[in-house]
Amino acid sequence: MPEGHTIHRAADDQRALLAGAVVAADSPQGRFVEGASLIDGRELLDVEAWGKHLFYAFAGGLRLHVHLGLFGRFRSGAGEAPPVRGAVRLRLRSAAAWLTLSGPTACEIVDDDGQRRILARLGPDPLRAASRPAKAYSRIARSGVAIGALVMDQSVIAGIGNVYRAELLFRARIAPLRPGTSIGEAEFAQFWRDTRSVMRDGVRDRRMITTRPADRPHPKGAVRPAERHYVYHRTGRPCFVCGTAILSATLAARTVYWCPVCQR
DNA sequence: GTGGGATGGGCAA
DNA sequence: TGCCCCTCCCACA
Repeated sequence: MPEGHTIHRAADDQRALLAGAVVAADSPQGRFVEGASLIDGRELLDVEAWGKHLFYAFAGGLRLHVHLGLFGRFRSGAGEAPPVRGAVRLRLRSAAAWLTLSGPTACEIVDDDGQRRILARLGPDPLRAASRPAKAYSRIARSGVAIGALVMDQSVIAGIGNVYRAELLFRARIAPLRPGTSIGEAEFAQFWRDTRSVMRDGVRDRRMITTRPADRPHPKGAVRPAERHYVYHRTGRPCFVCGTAILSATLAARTVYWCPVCQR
């Protein structure tokens, strides 16, 4: 589920697994043979996440940029790498661990300038401690575009995808079609705080649970799959808070979900 | 077994 | 706005 939390989690996991090790790199699928040969046999120094983008720093100043897109997927583990499963674009193997990447939108070697160009297109990332929400708010406050489109625009806020968009706007009680200009500064500050908190939970738990226990029909015990989200994929079902049927529509080329009573 | 949809985003038009 | 990339998984037959 590659929204920002998945990517940050992957960076943390992969750093723990492979940083500091010399890695063998290859491309079993054959579509990244040249790139893999450039990093093959080098030490992996660090793995870092910015929004939905990953950067791998290798000894010698080489950098690998990965974006999973909708289909991309990592598999990893300790010990010897298992037989290749499916179309593996890139495989990294150290003496102690392995990592495979399949189906990414981007898997490329970039230089410092290339990395800068990518980062320049990204808004603040709620999962990075040094991010500056004021940059996001200044874009929102002077835009007539719907807030439901703005929060998913990676150049406004980096890391929010379609599930978090729907859920975070519900939690903030903000209707997705409101224009950016209608969002007050305090309202945005609260949205940003909640976003950080919810996404950090996502990194910690390795999944998105966006409902508050008190709002769930079954507040005790394990969270039932159908009660993980307030509105996402719940068109026509009753809102957990007010019972009104959840609505959906297309916004910024993706389906957005909301409660017409709770969200104003 | 098959088809459609999915958490994304770049690009042409 | 719509197409394409290109992978996995589920619902449905």
